[in-house]
Amino acid sequence: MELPIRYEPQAAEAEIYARWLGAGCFRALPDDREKRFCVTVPPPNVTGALHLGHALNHTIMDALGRWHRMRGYNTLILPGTDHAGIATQSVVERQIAKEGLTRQDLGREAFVARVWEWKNEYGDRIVSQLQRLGCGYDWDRLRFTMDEGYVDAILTVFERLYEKQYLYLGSRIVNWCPFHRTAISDIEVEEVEENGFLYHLRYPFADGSGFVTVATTRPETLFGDTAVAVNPADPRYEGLIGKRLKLPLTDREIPLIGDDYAQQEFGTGAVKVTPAHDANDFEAGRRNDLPQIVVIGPDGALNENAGPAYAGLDRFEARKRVTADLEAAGVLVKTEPYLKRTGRCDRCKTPIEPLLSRQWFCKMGGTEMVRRAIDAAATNEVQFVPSRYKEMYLRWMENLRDWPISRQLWWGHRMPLYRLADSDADNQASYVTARSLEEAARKLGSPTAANVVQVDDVLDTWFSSALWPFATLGWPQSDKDVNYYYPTSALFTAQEILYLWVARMIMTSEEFIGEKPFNEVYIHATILDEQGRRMSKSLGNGVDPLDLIDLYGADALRFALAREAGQRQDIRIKPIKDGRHEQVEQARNFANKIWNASRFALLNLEGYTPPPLAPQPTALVDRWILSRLGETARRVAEGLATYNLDDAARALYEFFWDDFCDWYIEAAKPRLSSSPPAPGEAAAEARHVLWFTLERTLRLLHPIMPYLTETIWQSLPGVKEQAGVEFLMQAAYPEAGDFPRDESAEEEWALVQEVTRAIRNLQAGSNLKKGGPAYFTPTDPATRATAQANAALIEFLTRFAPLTFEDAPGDALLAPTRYGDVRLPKPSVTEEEILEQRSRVQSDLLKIEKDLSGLTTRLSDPTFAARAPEAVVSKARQQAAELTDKRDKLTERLATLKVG
RNA sequence: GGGCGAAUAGCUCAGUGGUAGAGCGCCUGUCUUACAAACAGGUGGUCGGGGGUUCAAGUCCCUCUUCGCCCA
Repeated sequence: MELPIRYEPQAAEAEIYARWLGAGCFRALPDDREKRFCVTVPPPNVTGALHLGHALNHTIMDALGRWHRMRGYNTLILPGTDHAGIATQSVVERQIAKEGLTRQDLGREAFVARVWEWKNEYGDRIVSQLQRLGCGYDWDRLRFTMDEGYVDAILTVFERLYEKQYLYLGSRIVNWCPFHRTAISDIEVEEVEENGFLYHLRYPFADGSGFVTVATTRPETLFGDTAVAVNPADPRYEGLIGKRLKLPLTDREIPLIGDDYAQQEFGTGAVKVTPAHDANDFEAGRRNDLPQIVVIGPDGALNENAGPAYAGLDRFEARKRVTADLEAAGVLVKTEPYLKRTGRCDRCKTPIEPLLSRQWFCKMGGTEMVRRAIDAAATNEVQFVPSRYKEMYLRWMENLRDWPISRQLWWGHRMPLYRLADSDADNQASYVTARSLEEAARKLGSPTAANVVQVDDVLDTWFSSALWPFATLGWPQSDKDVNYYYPTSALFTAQEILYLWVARMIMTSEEFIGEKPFNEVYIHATILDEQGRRMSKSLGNGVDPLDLIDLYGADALRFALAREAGQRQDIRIKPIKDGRHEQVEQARNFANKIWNASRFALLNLEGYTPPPLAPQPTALVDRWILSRLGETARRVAEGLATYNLDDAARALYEFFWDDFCDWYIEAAKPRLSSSPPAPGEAAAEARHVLWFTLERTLRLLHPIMPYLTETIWQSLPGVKEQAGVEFLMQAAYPEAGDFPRDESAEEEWALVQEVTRAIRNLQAGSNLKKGGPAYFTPTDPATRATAQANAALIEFLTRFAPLTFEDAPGDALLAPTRYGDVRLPKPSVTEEEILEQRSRVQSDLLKIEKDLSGLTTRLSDPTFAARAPEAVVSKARQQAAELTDKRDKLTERLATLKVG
């Protein structure tokens, strides 16, 4: 069999994936199994490309999916994509802009057709990227939030919420993004602190009796001012409330009002009130019955209410112009630097314009669905992992504001609301829900549909995502899959969408299915860059997971991520430097180690037919490795069951590299060797244990490193016959109980390891040539028996022979161990070498003295013996005795190391 | 401002109250017939600072500092 000396993932991955897919390994349908594992995969945007956050998310999901599948669970991992209203619309708008077109040029219908074209061509890019990562999802069920069935779910939900009067029309200040020209919700706004200015402006009294100075960060909004507010308790303005002020640059007059909202400590204590462009001012305006004047339009430019001199100017341009004009008019008293908070659109970073507009809202606070969504978490019916997120969730849920669900976009689910063209658009009574113009006409009592119009707005994308767990399972057309798979097992997601998405899924599921959507929510870590910053396009600090896959293979990336994926809040990933990536390279080295150990096994198992039963070995090292295998299976199961993939990955790494490669394979070599040929029985047992351990370890590793393990497994003899399946991914997952712990094997093997290490240490520290005799004086007969039984093995592992169980003659290097003294004879040669040995022994002694003095102090403290548990005390005593013994022997040895 | 997380070897990180570990890096050897992407050995740490609880604290409590994330 010819296998390359290095693992070449590129060659194997695509082929293996195609075979899994072709064999239908990822399909899942309801059956009679009680054990089920179902995950609805967080839908990436159709505009999206795989980033490291996805890679982590999907590594975890796929690993747990594969694990459950191998354990016999009916496992459905249900993928899909999200239409992503703003993002997708923006992409296509940019595309047509290159043709010199705007969406208005095309018109709604033609524009939406263009978006569909784009989606059909590019929208599944991320799907193939997930497949490269190895994700074993049921792609036949791939869902898109604008699929026919999914749309039905949305319409159904909308109608029912409307009937319940949860949806209402409101004229409110919303977060308006002038770039996208749509309203967005609070949680889609990013608050940042920025350097700005505080402008102090003089508003003169209409009667010429002086002025009031207001401080503002946004002078360009003054055209929308309808009052100036001061605190009624502010002595500076006593008796002035109620007077009229002249609004600069205009011929309007506004009142000076008293309202607690004005803070005395802030600036001059007087604040201009612009109800149509500030949420707080809006509330103040309501309290005081102030008019609302919109002066900035949807495009972010000043409108006709700002007067002919300013209308049409962009708001930031207008700020400069207004400031200059105010200065010229002597209104501007001073300008001071000011750190201000600005809301920016999450997606395009454009400063949000708080804008008074008519929007549709979904009622939150006080509703039954919110109460049930709170209860679900409070009672741990839905479990958050790590549990700290439960508190975050509850705090947010208990302070919910109503959710603005309308968006002024074209791409998305157009709201199923209709009214008569000549009705009052501001009056909710004018509207009905319907699925067609005709149905709407009927409901509106109109004989014809010709005078019926549909609301232009589309629904917030999160409105559709909120239905994900049940809409993807076929609700409302069919209950079959919902009945079988619901509630789903777990949701895997990122912290940033805990509110945006997770909370809303729990609400809608409680409302429409009457049940929680999932048993557990696992919030995985956020991927940060080397310096602990979020990865973002604008910073350019992102690392492309596909580059990492190209460099090192999907398994390496998966392992690298899994080994970091515990209960942490963030994971730092370094950049690729000079075509290398430190963290993934380590994982690749591990993959390569697995590859080469397997090569060794395959070379020794050519033509081998494994016996059908698990091995019952007699050789110490065989018994030991199976005991370790059991311990590893236990650690892996524990890690996977508790979302501690890092523990599982670590357990596998340590077992495979340290136990299996460094000790087991090495120790098995003599029995596998053909020259001199090992006795038939010993060789057979070695082969069996080698085959068995490797085969079971591949199963254990498979969820995290699916490609590599499947590739190797496919060439390992006898595996399909024994497992009764075509693919490793279908084989049964090993349980810890399959390989019970063998205490005596672990103890005895520890002796072999320690003696071996002692000999190696002496050799390495002394430049002694290998091959000479070694001496070991065991402390007791049992130790002697074990050591003698394994003498040949120790000789092989150390390349020192013979190993004799007596004192070394003459001058010898000494390594005291807890099992007895190890000696290597070394004729003292040069003065230099003796000095070297002396300094080595001295430094050993130094460390021993330090440890010993610590132990002695503890042991001499009477309260220690009195209060510490007996096991701890006796362990300390034993350690002290061992160290004393070691110290004495080394001191003695030191005395013999004399120069001259 | 509120909440949360992190601070351990040069770097990335483990570490159930019993006296600190891994990988990489660095140093010394080794082509030991699976693997130099490796093997054998070694160097390297007042566990962010200060208090406290305890026979015993990297680990539990308080406090401060720095960094970050989420929310307002």
